[in-house]
Amino acid sequence: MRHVVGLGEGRGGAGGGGASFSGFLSPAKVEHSTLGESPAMKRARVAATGPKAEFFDDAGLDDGDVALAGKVGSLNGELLAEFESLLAFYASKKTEPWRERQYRKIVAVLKNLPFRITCLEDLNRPQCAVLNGGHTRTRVEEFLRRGKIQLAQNLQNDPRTVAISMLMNFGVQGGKGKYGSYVGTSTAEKWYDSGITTLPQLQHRIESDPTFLTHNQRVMWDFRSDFSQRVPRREVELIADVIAGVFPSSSVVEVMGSYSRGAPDCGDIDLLVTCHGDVGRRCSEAVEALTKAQFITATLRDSHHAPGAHSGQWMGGCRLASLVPARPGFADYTLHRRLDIKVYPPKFRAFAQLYFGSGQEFNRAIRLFATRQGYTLSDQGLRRATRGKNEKGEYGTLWEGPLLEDPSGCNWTTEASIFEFLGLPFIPLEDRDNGIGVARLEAMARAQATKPAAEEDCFIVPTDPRSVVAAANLQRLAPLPSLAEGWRSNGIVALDCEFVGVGRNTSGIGGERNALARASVVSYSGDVLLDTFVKVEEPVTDFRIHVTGLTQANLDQGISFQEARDHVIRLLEGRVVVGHSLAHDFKVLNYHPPAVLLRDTSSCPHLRPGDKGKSLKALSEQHLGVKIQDGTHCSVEDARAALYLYRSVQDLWDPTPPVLGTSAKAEALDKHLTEAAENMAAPVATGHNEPLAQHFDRLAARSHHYAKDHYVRVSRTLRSLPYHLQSPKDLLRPELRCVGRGKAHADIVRMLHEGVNEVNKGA
DNA sequence: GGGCGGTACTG
DNA sequence: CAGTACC
DNA sequence: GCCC
Repeated sequence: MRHVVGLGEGRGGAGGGGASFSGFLSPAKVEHSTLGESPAMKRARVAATGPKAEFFDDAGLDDGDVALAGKVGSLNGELLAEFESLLAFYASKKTEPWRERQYRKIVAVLKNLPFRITCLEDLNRPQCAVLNGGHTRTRVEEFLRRGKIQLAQNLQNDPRTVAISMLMNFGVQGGKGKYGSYVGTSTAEKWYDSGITTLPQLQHRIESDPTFLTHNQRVMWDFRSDFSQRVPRREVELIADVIAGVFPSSSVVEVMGSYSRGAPDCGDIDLLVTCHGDVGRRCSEAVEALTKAQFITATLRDSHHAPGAHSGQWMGGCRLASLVPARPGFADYTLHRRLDIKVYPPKFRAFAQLYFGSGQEFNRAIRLFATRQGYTLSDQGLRRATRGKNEKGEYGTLWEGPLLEDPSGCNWTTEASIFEFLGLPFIPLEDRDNGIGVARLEAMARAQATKPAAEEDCFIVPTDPRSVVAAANLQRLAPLPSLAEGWRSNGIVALDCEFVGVGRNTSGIGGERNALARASVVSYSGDVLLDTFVKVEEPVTDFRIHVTGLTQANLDQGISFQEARDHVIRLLEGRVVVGHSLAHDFKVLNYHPPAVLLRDTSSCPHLRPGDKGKSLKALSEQHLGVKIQDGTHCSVEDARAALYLYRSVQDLWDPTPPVLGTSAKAEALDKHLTEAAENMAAPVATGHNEPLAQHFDRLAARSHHYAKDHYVRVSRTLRSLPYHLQSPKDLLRPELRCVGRGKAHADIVRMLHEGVNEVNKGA
């Protein structure tokens, strides 16, 4: 049930005009969103019940665990204390933020774990995943054996750590979470190194030097006592009503954060305001009115946005009792409270709800998930995006598309639509701050991860760059032979596409997703119907140049994906399509002809694979006696090879309709095969940058796993590059993006300067 | 080897 | 730009 | 720190 608290209700019988501060606007409505859910959310939640139940089974939760869920804190108290010491140590120095984050996750898990860890096997339960890595598992083992972790014992009384933690928290002993004092590790270290090590020293320094603290630090220092107190639900509601009073009546004010998850009290008040018009201006107007009324007692962050900004936001302190002359009922609410207000236009409401209603780790996890799928997700919508190293070597967003529309046409009105779009089950609010939601997202990510393809499985075949260039000169779209020639010449076509890698580039074949880079369609006679390069809108992270021969320049002269797809579909529609591993092509083309029209040479019962497997290369050699992918080669030749394979067994494989004519003459086939063999006989030009490539071959030989993959990728790329690398500036070319910015990059730079031999001598 | 969230303020 | 904050 |  949705509970809407109108403002009149909130005010009680104050009669007449209420407070002067709200005079210029009629009040917005407050939605206590947690107390209800939209029908769509409910649908999504119900729909998610199946997978969720399954997850819980996997998680190994039993009834006892569930019963304990309410009072878990102390179940692993001693172990928790050990890891808190480790966390405090790494949190006090800014050198290893990732290690710190990992410890933060470990501590969060131990705080919420509904059972006590008594043996190493407990770590295999899914909730303990963060405790079950290489390092942490050893620490837990030590704890189980000796009742303590030596490193933690050594660190927990480290005076520097203790002092820096104190400085970062202004000495506030808040048992929960961290106090947003605006003093981070850098400032605290600086203070510590300048001799401030105790609270009295800090206090003295602050009082004697009015410029010692920044504005925000001063606010948090002044209110440190009040702000560390919890806010009861009732007070949260009253504050929300006050805020609603200064927004237009068409606005919606929602209380987010822990209140929305039903907590009896909150650390601060998070309000999400949705309103039409200029959100920045609405926010400023509201803040102005509240300041004039003295309800706002401090400001930490204020967006005086340019008109048309995405969102308005304000952070600071407030106090109900400050309204007392006008609102006598507030007299008892004397404490100052931390208040965050964010104002969004309606189109961002669902994204803002997702952000504001979830915990930090959940937000990070779902945004990471979106990134892996080729999107970027924020509180301001969803876009296609690619992350990677830019040309300056900084890691970041390489490319970002426009805001995406909700495919259901509903303009992203619900959080459920976002989950659905990403292919995720709806994860309810209560699981977005307890580790369960994060674990589910990680499980989904693992299930969705693209498995690195073996070279043979890859539909990309070795290609000589020069043949690609030559093919580009072919007529892009030749006319179809007339229908009078019968179905064999116009009812059957062969397709082959080439792909480059986009997205992350850290494992397996380069790039985590495929993007169409070249599309070729040939007729039954082997004539080129379509052969074109295709622009890739995302930045290419790996050209797989040793396979595709493609460079950025090739793609730049291509046509758009839409255009290419339209051409391909026009040529394929209603015809039998021959190809090798067609599923790959159709997946990227997002086009799925009926299976009865497909003839895939990789799964033909009459083309038995021999010793060398069932790659196009192997089948061509075995059944056609033609060596392909050994010399000059391009996707036109691949399409032809598949086509001729099909034709060589056509009467066996495809004896029934849609057969309309007679079998092709053997001479015709021979002629084509001969021509194809001739075309394919030209030598491949390799050996560019050979010394550099060999350096990485050596590195690959003595590396393992992911490092090895990386070096192999670099080596192949260097060797297949159609130009010589001469200066480090050449490394900025898109084809060399897959080199990265780490050791491989550094080695190449050094070799260009000092020569390959010198570098190898050093190694 | 290399990534690990996205946004936006202050100073 | 670095530092810090919000979830 | 963990994970791909």
